[in-house]
Amino acid sequence: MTKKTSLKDIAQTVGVSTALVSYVLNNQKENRISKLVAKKIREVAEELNYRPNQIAKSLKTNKTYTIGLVVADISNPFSSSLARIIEDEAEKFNYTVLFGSSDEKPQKARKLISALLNRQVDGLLISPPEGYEPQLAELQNQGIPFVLIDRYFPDLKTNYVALDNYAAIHKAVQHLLDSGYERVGMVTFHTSLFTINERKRGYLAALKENKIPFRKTWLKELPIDASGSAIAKAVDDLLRGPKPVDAILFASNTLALYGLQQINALHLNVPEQVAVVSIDQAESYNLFRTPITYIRQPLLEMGQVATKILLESIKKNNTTTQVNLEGELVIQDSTRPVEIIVSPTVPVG
Amino acid sequence: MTKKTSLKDIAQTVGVSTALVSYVLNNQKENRISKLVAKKIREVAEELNYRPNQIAKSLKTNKTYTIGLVVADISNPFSSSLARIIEDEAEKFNYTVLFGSSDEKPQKARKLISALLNRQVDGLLISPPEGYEPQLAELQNQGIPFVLIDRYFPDLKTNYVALDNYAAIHKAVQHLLDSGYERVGMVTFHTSLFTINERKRGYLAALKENKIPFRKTWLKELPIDASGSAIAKAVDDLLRGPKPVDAILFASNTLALYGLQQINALHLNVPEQVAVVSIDQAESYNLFRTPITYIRQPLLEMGQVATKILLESIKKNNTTTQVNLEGELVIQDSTRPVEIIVSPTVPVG
DNA sequence: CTGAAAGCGCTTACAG
DNA sequence: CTGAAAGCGCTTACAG
Repeated sequence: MTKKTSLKDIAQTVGVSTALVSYVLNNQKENRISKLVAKKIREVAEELNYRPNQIAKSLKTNKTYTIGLVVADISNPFSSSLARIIEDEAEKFNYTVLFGSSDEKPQKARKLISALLNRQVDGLLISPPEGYEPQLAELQNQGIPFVLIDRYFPDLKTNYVALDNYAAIHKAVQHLLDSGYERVGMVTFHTSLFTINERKRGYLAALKENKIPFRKTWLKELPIDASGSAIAKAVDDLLRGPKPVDAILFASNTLALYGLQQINALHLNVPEQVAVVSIDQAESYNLFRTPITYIRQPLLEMGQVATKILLESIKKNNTTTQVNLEGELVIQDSTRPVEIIVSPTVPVG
Repeated sequence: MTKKTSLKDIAQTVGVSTALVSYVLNNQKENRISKLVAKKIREVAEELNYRPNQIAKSLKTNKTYTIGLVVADISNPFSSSLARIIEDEAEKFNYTVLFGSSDEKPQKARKLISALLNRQVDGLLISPPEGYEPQLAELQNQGIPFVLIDRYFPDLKTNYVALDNYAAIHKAVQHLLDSGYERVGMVTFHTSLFTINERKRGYLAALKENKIPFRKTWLKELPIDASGSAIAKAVDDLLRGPKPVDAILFASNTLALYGLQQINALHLNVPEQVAVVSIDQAESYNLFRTPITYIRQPLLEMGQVATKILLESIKKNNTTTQVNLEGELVIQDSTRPVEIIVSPTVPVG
């Protein structure tokens, strides 16, 4: 390995102090430095293929220009899409991002964040697991800048950017009812996460306002790490029996993915036999024979706004910014109104 | 912000030197340090909520325990799945990963890698864009440990882990021909990337060995950043005209995703009207009405092996390891043999 | 216009 | 068993 060249090396070959080299390469005090020396310094730096050691710089300046991103699972499209947006936004400000997956486990998130903080990240973007309030409060006490993303805790006064889940789901259910569906089921997670419970609340409220008596068999609440077969089973339960639901609302992309597979397996036509709405968009929905109505999460805005708030907060950490974004209901064929269905056996292909 | 506690703080409150504190907290020279002092030091460290400053440590030891991951696009499921595997593998050795997306652009990759190197990553995992040989050679000259992943350059003696693309595609085409399909088309990318061209070579070789005269209208080569509609158009071309293909091989998950959408749009039945094979698996394929035959990329092995080679190479950078992994052909309904199709109008749902 | 010097928070030979 | 000291590669008041 060719030895890395340092400021000192440049200083020595040019015959000046490291201070001067530092000033020149950081474009500081430009007016006070002789153009000739500056030119020479830049030339030598180029020649020796100088790379500033960001680690040394960080030690001195207490800034790493690195942010930590904690998601549930980077391999989930929701997380990776967000990661990409955050990467691009951070890059605009010369920030780089370290990431990690919590797998919805507070212990893992804790360990991860600890590793990120040891590396002196300037701040964190966190999609926290259930029950993570205490650690977040701790981060606040330590004055560490962070922004929650997608999820937040109403009792904690933190920065966050999330979907207005209540309104989004309410709108979706209202749309189903307006379209003539009467027995709307929901597949969601059983968790204490506010975000997820807001979805349930929106669902129940919409039913109530429309004077539809809710039946508890319509609501399937699964563990947050539910397997594909558990999800399939829940969908199966909703669709069998004497009084099956005529519409299903999926509370996440994973639920929809496995749910739709089960609907495929049952050879049911959408929306003739069951209407479908999902939260989150996924490219994969396009492969389903009927285009799926979904609540579009404003991922671009979510990632960009969260990154901006974080970078602001890193500069001067004194305000709290909370943003609830509106979800757009993208209406497609999977919720076609009941009335205009011409025949119950519309060709499928 | 409560001031961070340093080794010095601990040393002062305990009344010892920072050297001693460092030894104790790093479990060094254990036999030479009095148990009492060691205990006291640990207690105070705990009490003051000490976090080692990894930046300072790195400056001294020249190790950051961070690796850089450069993919084409972190939001692509192929990349994000790999990222997750690498994250998990790296974590076992207390490494954290910084990532970035190159968007298939050498300039962007270069800038990214430069940023990662300035942060003193211990090594790099790179899925390089087309034409990246010169920069890789440069990295080698500088003695920077790296491993190429998914893609490599045959003329460059570097570490790499990739699929044996030739063999995998050859196997897939042979399977199609064995199943009775005779006019096998391929949708791939037009690029100088060896990996991609190996796929084309496997396709052409399999046709030749089976004495099938290749027609150039069967092969669609798209720009690597082709839009969904360009992909749809290519599929359309293959399937229209007097002599359409009866099977299509998609050379990537993105191509398959848009290609299948177009097949949906054309209301064609798979495999009755056109058989389909794809490289890469994607959860989304499950939403297609016919389960898709695909070449399973050994992602787990790819990510794990690449990470291991990199960590080895970081320890002592003196050997070159090149690994070609075998792809498994997962045969599903989309390539059902022509002979056993009972009726041309099998029900679809 | 330029340099000597201190210091960021650690590690690690070296001396005792 | 323990400490004083040098040094990793930078930045930045301060002095001239």
